[in-house]
Amino acid sequence: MLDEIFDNFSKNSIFKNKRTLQANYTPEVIRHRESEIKQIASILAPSLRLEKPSNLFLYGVTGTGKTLSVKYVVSQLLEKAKTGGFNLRIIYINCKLKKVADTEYRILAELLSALGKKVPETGLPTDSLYKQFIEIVNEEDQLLILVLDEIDQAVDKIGDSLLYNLTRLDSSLKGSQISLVGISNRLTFVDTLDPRIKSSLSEEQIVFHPYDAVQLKDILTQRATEAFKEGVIGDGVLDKCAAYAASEHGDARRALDLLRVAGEIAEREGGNVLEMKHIDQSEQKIEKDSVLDIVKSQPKQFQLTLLSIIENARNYNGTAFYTGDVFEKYSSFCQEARAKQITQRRISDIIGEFDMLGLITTKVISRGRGGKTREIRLAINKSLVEKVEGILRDNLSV
DNA sequence: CGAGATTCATGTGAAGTATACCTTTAGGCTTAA
DNA sequence: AAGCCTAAAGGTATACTTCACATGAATCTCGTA
Repeated sequence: MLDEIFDNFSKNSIFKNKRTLQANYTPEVIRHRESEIKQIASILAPSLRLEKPSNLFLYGVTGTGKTLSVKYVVSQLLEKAKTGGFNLRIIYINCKLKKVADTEYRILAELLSALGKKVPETGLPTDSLYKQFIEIVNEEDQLLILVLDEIDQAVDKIGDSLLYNLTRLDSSLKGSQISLVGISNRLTFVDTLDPRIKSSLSEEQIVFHPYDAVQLKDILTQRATEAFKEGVIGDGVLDKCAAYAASEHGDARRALDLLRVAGEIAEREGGNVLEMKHIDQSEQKIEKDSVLDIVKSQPKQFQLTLLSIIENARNYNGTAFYTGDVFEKYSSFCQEARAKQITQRRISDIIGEFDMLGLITTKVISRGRGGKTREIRLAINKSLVEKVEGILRDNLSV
């Protein structure tokens, strides 16, 4: 019985090579980023003579090819370094991943494990991680390029001590040198930094502008011809994808995701043509999945808080509500679920974190004599909210 | 009527606590010379 | 005497609590026109 399914599946696939649509895929030719790539390359090029390249900072909203461009240049560099016998090392870290790299300690731990050194996830003093890091780097003379993706998020959360320490690391290194490549979504990011860090970090800057619809279409076409078999893409599908993404400030990653998921949906339906309707379905599915992933990965107290927010959002039906309301609801949920109750102080912080995650929007307002508080609104659409609520209730048995 | 004081409900910062985990160290036991 | 194991001691990060002060506009108070 299953044989049939499997056979059908492999035979009728509309994909030729799905990998080319995945986020971490680096195509051989990167379109519409030639000048940026050249700039990055020329800035990092001194590393091939084992000279320290300037620290570099890249800006641009999500999906404008920052990460891709850097990775591309880096892989080329490594190749050159290998044939030339240089001792060049490049480490890429995404600072955004919750539970992996959202504190100074954890980012350092990540850094060390990239260098092949396992460190415990708690218990060690942070300086000792710096010490270990310096030790490893000093083992042999080398040039280290550190790519920190999404550092704006990290700095928002943990302050700039990490960057400060990293920029000052040079002095304790003997034969080796470190260059930093920071990647940020927010253009205003460096302005929030301590001036000392700012000057040393942003020796060079490159801004990535969003793709326009035509460029997006071009990119999609390029990838799609690699990814799909011939003739499976219906009329106007790529245009629609591009248009969608262009309206989302030119986010190419989103466009590619859209196309890939649409392909998967079409395939599962057993059809052999990718049609417009699949794009619509895909759009919903992507949003749903990403929100659900975030929600599921939250710790218990966060989930309880979120559930209280949802409950309040229903009661207030669109109008905003306040921290006090959420805490009250939260308290009753805690009793119901027999969970340990957390203080309002902490709930306030948690609400702030949900705001950062984009699940809700908040605004600190003063209600005059009614005091000062956060005005909270859910930022998820209705059908999704029900789904989320279901999961949460299930999970927490409330 | 209007300037200044008061007030409310919570934001926000700093310091403290509990827990889980890590390294170091000292003591005790075993082994081998 | 050397080697190995174990448990206690001393230390840290993290998530949370406690304490204390900061906010800022609506509202109140009271002197003045």
